[in-house]
Amino acid sequence: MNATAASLLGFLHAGPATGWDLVATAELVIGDFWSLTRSQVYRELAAMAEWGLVEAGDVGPRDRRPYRVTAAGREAFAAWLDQEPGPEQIRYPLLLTMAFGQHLGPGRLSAFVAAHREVHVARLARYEALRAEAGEGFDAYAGATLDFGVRYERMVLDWFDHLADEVGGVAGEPEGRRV
Amino acid sequence: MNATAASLLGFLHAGPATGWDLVATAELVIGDFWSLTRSQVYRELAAMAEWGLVEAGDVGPRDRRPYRVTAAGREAFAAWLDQEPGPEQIRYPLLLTMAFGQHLGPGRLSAFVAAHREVHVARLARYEALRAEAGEGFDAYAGATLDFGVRYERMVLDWFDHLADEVGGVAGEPEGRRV
DNA sequence: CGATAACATGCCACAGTGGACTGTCAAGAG
DNA sequence: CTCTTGACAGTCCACTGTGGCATGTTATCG
Repeated sequence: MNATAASLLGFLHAGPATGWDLVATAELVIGDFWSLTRSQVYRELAAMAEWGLVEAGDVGPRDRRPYRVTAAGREAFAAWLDQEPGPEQIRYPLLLTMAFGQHLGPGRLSAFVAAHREVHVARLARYEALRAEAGEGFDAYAGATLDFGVRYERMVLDWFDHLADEVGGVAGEPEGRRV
Repeated sequence: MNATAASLLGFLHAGPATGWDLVATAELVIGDFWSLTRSQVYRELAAMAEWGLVEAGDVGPRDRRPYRVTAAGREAFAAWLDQEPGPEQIRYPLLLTMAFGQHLGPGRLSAFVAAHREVHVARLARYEALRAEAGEGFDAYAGATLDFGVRYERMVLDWFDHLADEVGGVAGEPEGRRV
């Protein structure tokens, strides 16, 4: 059983949901460190239905097809969750581009870095708004994963700020310029 | 053209190489932020040969089949490199497990965190050894990507150290205990 | 009433992963 | 000097993951 399928099972513990609902929930709850696509969600749902881990209900309006966990599904989820989680995977195209920087025209890297910087500034702001809004209002688990996000974004921004000129750093930026 | 194929093209600029060589090079140079597998390397090489971006030489001992870039390949690489790199992707199973922490038995999270901590400590040590060993000895581009690695590992370790007890933090750890 | 946007699923080609399998050569143990 | 072992080199396959296209449905608003 793969992690994506297991996550869907996990979300279904909170009650029946359709593929569409699950995509939305996953996007919201684990989307910042686990990606999934509509295609795969429907594929996994169908597979898990065959395996007896979930059961499809009757189709509602707009072809809504609700799924609910079975007892076997709960068991499978618990077994999956209890396993040691594997190592993280990072794929950062910007670092690829940078690694081949010697083949790149002047100024290109700076432009790329600047564009990425904007993205990360926005993400950090979103995370911090979330944290402020929620306060102590949500569980420690969600708080911990959010904290990871905040630290990650700050780290990336910090890295940008300390980049040498030749590799796309913005010359002459002193300290404390975080937007 | 996908990033993995483009990277192979990039490495081939330094001279002909076999699929095996390319895997080793990639592992070394971009392996810390871009993953690839033998299977895919051979697949891309074959595809690029059909597209005329690389040319296969005669097979040597042990079926070694060297490839070299063509003019079209250099052009394609330059065009790829000049494009804006996409956003990074992070998939961190430990965060998934943590997000579902409420369904997990007591102590499990701490064990998982401890195991991951060891991995990151080791990686940080490796990076810093690399940096010390190389000194100013390698180009700014490799230095910048390595710096990203160092900052990332430090960030993760820091996050571990500030984790609350309920989410797998080690109780009573004060400040500055980094191995 | 009609346009538009959000809802909901299915399908497909391609990209990426990991393990199993086959065979080749070099080097050291016995 | 042979024989075992391990590094080298490539192939194949099933599964996982991505992104776009296609198709149809319902709500909303001017």
